[in-house]
Amino acid sequence: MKKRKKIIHQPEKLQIAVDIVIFTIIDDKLKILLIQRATKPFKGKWALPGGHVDINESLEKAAKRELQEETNVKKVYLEQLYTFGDPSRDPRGRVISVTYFALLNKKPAIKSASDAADVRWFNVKEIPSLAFDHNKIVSYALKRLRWKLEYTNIAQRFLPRYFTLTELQRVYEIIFGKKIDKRNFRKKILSLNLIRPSRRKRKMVAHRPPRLWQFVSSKNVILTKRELIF
Amino acid sequence: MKKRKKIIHQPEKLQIAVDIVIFTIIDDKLKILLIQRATKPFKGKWALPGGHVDINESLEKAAKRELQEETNVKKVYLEQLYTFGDPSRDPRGRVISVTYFALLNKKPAIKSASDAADVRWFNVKEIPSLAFDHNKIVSYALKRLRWKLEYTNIAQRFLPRYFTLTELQRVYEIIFGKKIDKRNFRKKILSLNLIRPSRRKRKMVAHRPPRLWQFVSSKNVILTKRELIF
DNA sequence: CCAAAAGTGTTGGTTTTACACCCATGG
DNA sequence: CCATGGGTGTAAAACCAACACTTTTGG
Repeated sequence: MKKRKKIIHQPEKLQIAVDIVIFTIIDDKLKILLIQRATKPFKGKWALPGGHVDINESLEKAAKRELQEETNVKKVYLEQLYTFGDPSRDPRGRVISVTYFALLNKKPAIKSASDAADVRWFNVKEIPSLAFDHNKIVSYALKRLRWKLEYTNIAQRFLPRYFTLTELQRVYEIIFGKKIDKRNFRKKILSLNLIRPSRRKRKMVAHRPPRLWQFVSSKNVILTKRELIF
Repeated sequence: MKKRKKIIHQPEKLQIAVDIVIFTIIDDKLKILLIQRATKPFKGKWALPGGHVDINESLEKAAKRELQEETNVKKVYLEQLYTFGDPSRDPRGRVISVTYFALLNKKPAIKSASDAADVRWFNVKEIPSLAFDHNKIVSYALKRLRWKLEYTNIAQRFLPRYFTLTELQRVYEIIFGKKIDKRNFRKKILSLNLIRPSRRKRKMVAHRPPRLWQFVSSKNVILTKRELIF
């Protein structure tokens, strides 16, 4: 398994990588996927999944490909985050990293990537010290995620097609990290016309069966000031 | 499976450029700086100022350097916008462009850059068809600028240190493209405690001399929901 | 019938919007 | 004394935050 990687010093060559912050909600906690590096530099350290961009590949395609090397998902929300280009961010040479964040609506099967010693979901509140400048990237991604949750309909990317209002509320509570009043939440979310009720109810629960809802649009919607959620 | 190492012969190498959308307000209009290309491809077309990133130069430094090749300003607000990396965006080969936007608080002297046939300020409402994907970049920059004006204290970057409330209001009006009620604007902006009055007044005007104000912090401040300006 | 989560309204405080007149100066 | 932009308050409407009980199901 040990792969000898030649650490060629290429002071003249500039490289582009993509790194991805993959979020999902597992057991009512917001998690991100990290891989443990099998090779130097930072061997043994946890890092974001990522890799090089092929010469004829768009950045987004590269991000999608890297994502699929770790997980089996195909339908996924991907958004470009920021480009980190400090000349000293990678000890091997000049590597500019275009970062993305991805949102998954369920825990995917994890493949074992070839160059990883291990792969795991980490609670965002328990991120260890990461390789490269990846802690910075994660914190940037988290900020962006919270921000988008407030002013867009991005919450849908964490949910299946049909969901209950309580499940939707929980997405907000988990990501914002605070409790929200149920009545106020419902009043607010319904006034936005982002979601519509389906005729279905969730059956086989030991309590009053909740109605199932769905998002009206699968496109990204930007809310204006007075529509923002908390 | 993923062991595909890209040993494929690379017909071209990947390059990184920065492109900058330079905004300023001139004659009560929002303008951006464009250069007319002197060389192929797109010879004769207008384009954003920009250029290649040196191997040991951070992206922001590269953007600053390019900015100074066109203008004489040094103190300038610069912010990374987005990275455009479509493989076909540049006919010469694979060029990934990291874009920035810059805000100037006054019309700078324009140097004549070596590779430009001409350099001009364009009203954002009258942008011609540009080289490469630069129209897309400009429209993205405009969106971001309007957005930031609403939820940060970025307006200060268009103003000198001391300014009148009417001048500040005009920044908002010009960029949002709509009139704002003077009393409501003042009430709002004062309630935010972003600015403080100086003892000075602007003299030598043929009407009641206005008080001069300054921003409390030259750092970027992010406003929360209830503080947003309109 | 018990446990569990679903579902539902009202009120008081705050924020927003719309709107018109007097003030201080230079010429 | 005129022209010009500077400066100021109020009331009605919309919005937000806080708060508790009844309903429906499975077991």
